Amino acid sequence: MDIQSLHIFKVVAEHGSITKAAKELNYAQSNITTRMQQLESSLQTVLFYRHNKGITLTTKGDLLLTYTDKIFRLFEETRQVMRDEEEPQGPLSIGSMESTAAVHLPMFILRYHSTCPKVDLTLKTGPTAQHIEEVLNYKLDGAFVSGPVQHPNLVAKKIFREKLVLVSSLLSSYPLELENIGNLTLLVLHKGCSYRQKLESWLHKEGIRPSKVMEFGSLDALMGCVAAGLGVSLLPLSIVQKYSHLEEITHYSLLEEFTLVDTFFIHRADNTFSTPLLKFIELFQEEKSSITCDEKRS
DNA sequence: CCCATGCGTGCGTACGCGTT
DNA sequence: AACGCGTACGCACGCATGGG
Repeated sequence: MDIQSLHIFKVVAEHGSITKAAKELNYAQSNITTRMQQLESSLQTVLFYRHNKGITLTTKGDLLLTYTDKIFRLFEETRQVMRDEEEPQGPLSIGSMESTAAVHLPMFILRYHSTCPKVDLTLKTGPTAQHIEEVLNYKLDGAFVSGPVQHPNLVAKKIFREKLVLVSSLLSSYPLELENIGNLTLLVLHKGCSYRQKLESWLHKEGIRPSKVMEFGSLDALMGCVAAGLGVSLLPLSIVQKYSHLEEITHYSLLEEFTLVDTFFIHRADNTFSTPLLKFIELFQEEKSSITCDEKRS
């Protein structure tokens, strides 16, 4: 097993084909076949199911692919650290909840980009559970998630606490009262969204079964439908304020137990920071302290 | 169309030997 | 001891071909 064989393995696994991998890498197909046989032999395991439409990874192959991702990421990080750069550069993948990305991150990302123009930053929005998994699997460098987060392989820093409010429209056919909620359509983001979970636990506690639930992939679409009077949702107050131009929107406070939500920034605890991630954390901490000062002032 | 196998070719490395 | 040269070997690679 050597780094070149692992690279070839990664390409074969990604293409699901030895022939396609050979074309991609500019090698003869037979060469790739031999290299993969040697890799299997050196690891004393079978990495592929061979069939007439290509190859499929075995469980061990799948496992090796996970390790390969880790090895190459570590390899890249090592190269960057060894280069001893003053200016961070290279890829940085950050995950974020939809709402955090929409409200809290745009200005910070602008600042990060102007400070570290050579970093290739990717911001991926999605639910907390998915982001935790992706940070652990080295697919993301860090993520903004809804807390609390407790995992031995993760470091989680509390970033801010938000208040959730029930959002409705003045155009809604039912006045927003507890006894009416069951008649209203619940507008929610995808499964795994922490605000949705809070809303569902609150409804469960109140013994309310919503008549209909509609899922949305984006905040814009969800807020548009809330404004049109389609239904109600539970969202951070900051989001509602961001959409204050939608004049029909109105919001209501719930019991504190269901309305306070903490956002954490998580990264792996294995101390293999890339320079771009270190700078990201450093800048965000500066940003956070300035936000805190502003909040204290106001 | 895919992967596996056999075979020939070229390159890099290790080693031995002679020369300086 | 250091250096240069020739040779043998291992390895990576591609071509041709066969089987599924």
